[in-house]
Parts: sequence; C-alpha cells; structure tokens
Amino acid sequence: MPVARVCVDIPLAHLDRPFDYLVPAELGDTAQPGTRVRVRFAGQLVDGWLLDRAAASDHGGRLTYLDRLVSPEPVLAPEILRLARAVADRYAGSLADVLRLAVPPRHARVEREPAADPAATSDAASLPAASTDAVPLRAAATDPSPDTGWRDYPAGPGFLRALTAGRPARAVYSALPGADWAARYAEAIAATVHGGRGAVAVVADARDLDRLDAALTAALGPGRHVCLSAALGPARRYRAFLAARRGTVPVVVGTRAAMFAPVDRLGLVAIWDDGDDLHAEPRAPYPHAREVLLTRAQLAEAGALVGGWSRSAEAQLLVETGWAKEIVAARETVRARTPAVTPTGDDPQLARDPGAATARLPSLAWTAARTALAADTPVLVQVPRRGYLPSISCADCRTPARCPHCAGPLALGSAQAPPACRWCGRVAAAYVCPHCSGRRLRAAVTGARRTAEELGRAFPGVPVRTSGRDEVLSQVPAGAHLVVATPGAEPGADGGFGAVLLLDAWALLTRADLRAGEETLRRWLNAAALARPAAAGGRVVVVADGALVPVQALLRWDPAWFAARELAERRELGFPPAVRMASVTGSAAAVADLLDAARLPDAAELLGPVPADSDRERMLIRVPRSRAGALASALHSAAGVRTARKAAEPVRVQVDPLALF
DNA sequence: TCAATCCGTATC
DNA sequence: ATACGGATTGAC
Repeated sequence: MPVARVCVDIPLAHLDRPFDYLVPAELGDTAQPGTRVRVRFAGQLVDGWLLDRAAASDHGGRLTYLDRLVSPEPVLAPEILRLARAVADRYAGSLADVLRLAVPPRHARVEREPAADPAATSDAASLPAASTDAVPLRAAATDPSPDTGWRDYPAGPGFLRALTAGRPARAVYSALPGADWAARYAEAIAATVHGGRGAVAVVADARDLDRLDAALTAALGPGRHVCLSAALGPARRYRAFLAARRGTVPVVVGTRAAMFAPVDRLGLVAIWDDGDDLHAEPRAPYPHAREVLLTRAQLAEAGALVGGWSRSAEAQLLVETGWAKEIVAARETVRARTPAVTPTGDDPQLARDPGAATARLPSLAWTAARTALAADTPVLVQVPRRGYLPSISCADCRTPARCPHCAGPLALGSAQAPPACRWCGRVAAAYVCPHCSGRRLRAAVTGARRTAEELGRAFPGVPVRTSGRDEVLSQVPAGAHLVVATPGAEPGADGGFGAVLLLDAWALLTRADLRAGEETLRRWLNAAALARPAAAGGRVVVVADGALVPVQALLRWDPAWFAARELAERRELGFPPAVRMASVTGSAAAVADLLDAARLPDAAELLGPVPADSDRERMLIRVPRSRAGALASALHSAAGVRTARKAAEPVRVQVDPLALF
C-alpha cells in the first residue's frame, strides 16, 4: 500500500478533499491510517491526517513523498473519521475544521508515558484488556437493571435491558424532580458496559461533570472511565483522550470537548440538559453536541439518551418522528414528587409583614421563603445573570428603581426602550421615584451580591450564600439558609430546598428570541427540580403571570406538553427544528457574492437581510428538513468557489445558528 | 521577438 | 495560502 490519502490541515473550503502522497519505505509499517503527518503542499510544509492507505492513486500527476510522520499514534479512529465527515457535511464545513475539534493537540511527553499506567492519573486506572469474548459472560452475571431509580419510569428498566443486550435503544428522558439524574446516567452507562460496549456522555459544565464522574465511580468502580473537558489543560486532556483511544477505558464523559471522544465498540451516547447553549461549539463549523452525538448513534448503531429536567423542541422532534422513545414517569408519580408551584402574577402586593420592613419581594415569595426557613430547610433564589444590562436608579436621589409590580430591579434594554423589570419582565413605562418623585433615571450597577445583601436584610440572622460566575457551589447542607444563584449555577441541597424563588422571568418577557419560552422554562425547571416534593413542604414561587404558557408548563410540571406545543408552533411558523435553517453573515457584498455562487435547492427561501454587528449583515436560508443535506452542500461549495477565487472578505456560514434574530 | 507582468487555476 | 503556467502587454 504505497499511497497515503491525506487530509491537509488547511481551512480553505475548496481544498476539502484528500490528497495522495507516496509512503517512504521506512514509514511503510508506521504510517498507518489515523496518524498525524507533515506533507509538502503547494510549496509549504503543512500538518495533515493520514486517512487511509491505498495500492494506487487516481491522481494523474506525480506524487511526492510524505515529509514526515509526526507520530505513529493512530489518534484518529475510523469511527471518528466517518463521524467527522458526516458532521462536516451536515454543517457545511470542512473535514479539517471538524478534525481540529475532534482530536486534541498532541502532547509528546504524555504520548511517551507508559501506556498501561493510567493509574498515575486520578481519572483512570488500569482495566482488564478488552476481550470481546469474555465480556458477555460477565454481562449475564451482573444485570444491573433490577433495583435502580429507572423503575420510577415505566419504560426505564426496558431501556437498561436493551443497552445490556447491545440493542441500540434511543430515549428522550424527562427526569422527575429531585431525581438523581447522574445516577440514572451512570446506570445506563454501566448497563452498556456490562453488555460489552462503550459509552460517551456529554454534560454542559464542570459541576454536572463532577456529579456524573462521582456517580460513574460508584456504578462502575474506579478506572473504568475518564473525564474529558477543555478545562483540563493540554496534557491532562491528551492523556484522557489517549486512554480512550487506546481502549484503556470503555467510557468517556465530559463537556462538549468529549462529543468526539473515541470509544471502542460504542454502544451508547448520552447528553444531559441538551437545551443548554453551552452544548453549541463556538468554533467553525459550529456543531452542536446533541446533533453530533445523535449522528454518532446513527452511524455506530449505538443507543442514545437525551435527557433533562425540561425537553427541547429538538428532543420532542425525536419523539414525534419515532426516532426515540420517551422515558417519562406516570402522572401520579410526577404529582407525588413535584413541589407546589405558585405564580405571583395576580398578587401585586409586596411584602407588608412587620418583620419585612426592608423586604423587596412579592409577599408570596417572602412568605414561602419564611415558611421554609422556619421549617429549618434552605431556600434557593434564582436571579438573572448580571452583565448585559445595568440596573438603574433615580437620577436625583439615587434610590434604586424598583418594579412597581414585584419590586425587582429595573434595567434598560436599549437607550430608547422603556425600562423593564429583571425579575418579572414587566415594562415600567412611566416611572416615578417613590422616594423623591423624580422621573429621571441613571444607570447603576446592581450585581448578584447586592441582591444577596438585600435578601439577607429581609431575613435577619439567616446566612446567605451566592453561587454564580465567580464561584459556583455544587452542594449545600440542609438547614435554614439562603442561596442566591444565577441560572446554571444552582447547587443541590441535602434533602432538597424547602423553597425555590424564581426571579428570572426577564429572559422570557423581554427577549425577542425564538427560544425565549423554551429557555425560560428550562432555567425554571432546573432550579425547581432541586426543591422538595410538596408533601415534604417543597414550594416554588415564580415571579411571573400564571397565564403564560411556560408558567403553565411549570405549574403542571409537564415539559413534554410544553415541548409539543413549542414544536407545533415552530412548524406553523416555519422555524427550526421543524425546518432546517442556515445563516450567512458578512458584508452586504460578500453575502450577495456567496449566495450568487450557491446553487441552492429549489425549495430554499431567503429571509433577510437582517443587520448584524458592525456594518455586516445576515441572510437566513430556510429549507424543508428533507433538503437539509442539499442546502449544506450548496453552501459549502459556494464557500469553496469564494476561497478559490481568493475573495478577500470573509463570510460566515452557519447551519442551525443558535439565535435567529 | 522577448521579457515582465497579470490572471486564473491547481495544490497529490 | 502559494506556485506555476499561459496569456497579455509593452518595449525594442
């Protein structure tokens, strides 16, 4: 096999195909498919991936030799190459772009470390060599399904049995409030491993990863899995990657950096909280972890687990098309586990209790918190993330401007728009300062810490902790105390929170985003799921109008109902995921140039242009899902025409852009 | 007629 | 991106 097919690491769309090189005799054995090479290409030395060896080349001209084998380590597994090609095709990107995401940068010292000693790391210990015939015997001995929390869900035990039997079962899972989701994921992964196959699981952030890591250690024992995330740093990341690639461990869990992790005989892909936008990769071609994992399940005939407290419209589509089965609890089980949820919408009354002289909360919220604290249970307060929009105060007397309805902080969305409440989202059109009757407003900085101080004053003597960007708590003890957290940073509480106050309707009611409703419900459920059941005193107060659809979904604790409604609405409006959408961003001329070159499918609709930041504009292209492949292919070719012509102005092509407006 | 330059195209 | 070949242009 004297010919090497090489993918050169060059980000030009029109060079997205393999090039043939001759393999020098001395590299005949070591230059195997999947290795990194350096080759002379267009007169310069570039990095490349050896994709395959062949007996002959189709290339008419003369072949040059590989310049160098970077390392004999076959880092690119055949499964990952097929996956990367499929992902590149789906997202109108180049194979080289995806490979750069899929294979972490080489770390030579780590590569030289003795292979069989992952015990040197805390993440991985040695494992009996993966012997294909021994594994099924073990599987029969330790069927993990009998006594697990999956029995709370009628379809749960069957799902585990299918995974152990090696059948590619695919599930959309709605976790019961208070459930130990990480334990459920660990059980599904253990079932897969007992069936003799491997698993990859992706979570949104480090805190969720810690939980899953601990649950897996409990379910599988130490050393059967590695954690992979960009936060590890180059050496640890490459070490974890190599442990997976060399088959030292059968399971990889991590943040989105792990979505391409190589695993032997993949039997399960899993993602938790797929609606979290941390799952969207910000580098070209912008693949989403859920889509990558589902593509993987499809190609590798592996099982899939898409779960969360809430359900994304994309997950709902999997259920409605029959691609996946839903795993949900019976309504009576849901009712028994959910906290009592109350909206404040019809209660314009602020706390008037004598003890609440300084309270800045709707009375319902204040009462719920006080009751929970009196019962010696902790209270979680979810507040909006600060940053984007400064809060405002009276320009004359500097009293912070408060929402007349719920006493939340007012903020300015834009210079012209009237101020709106960051808690309940209501617009305060004609603001009058209650202190000095001033009508002019000025920007002021009110952070989560300030909110924490205010709440502390409302409940004298009660300890207040904060969990947010700077410092994220993962677990807090039982007992009477307050936790103020921004969305995504809510810690769990031993025994559950006695009350959860949701002061984050801001996103729902003020953002014009297509996904605003879905995102709001996701944030609320993520926090509300940490509350005790109603029977144990658990109470949730949401500062929003009870008539709103996401509030209804929260009251009924029915994320599937909401997702079905949401998907139906998107079908009606022609929005993703009911259709496939792509965006093209750049200067007006460059965008027009690219669309000119693109042979779009007949069914394609052009929407826009929409102004983007700094005199660039954005066009949206919409096609039915059946034409998604044709659209991506057309956009990739058109980008290729432009790079071939050395078009100076860059254009960004994005399939499934996160935000549409 | 030849060389310098431009433009388009292939890059293995 | 860079290199090269063929076409083009301008000067002798």
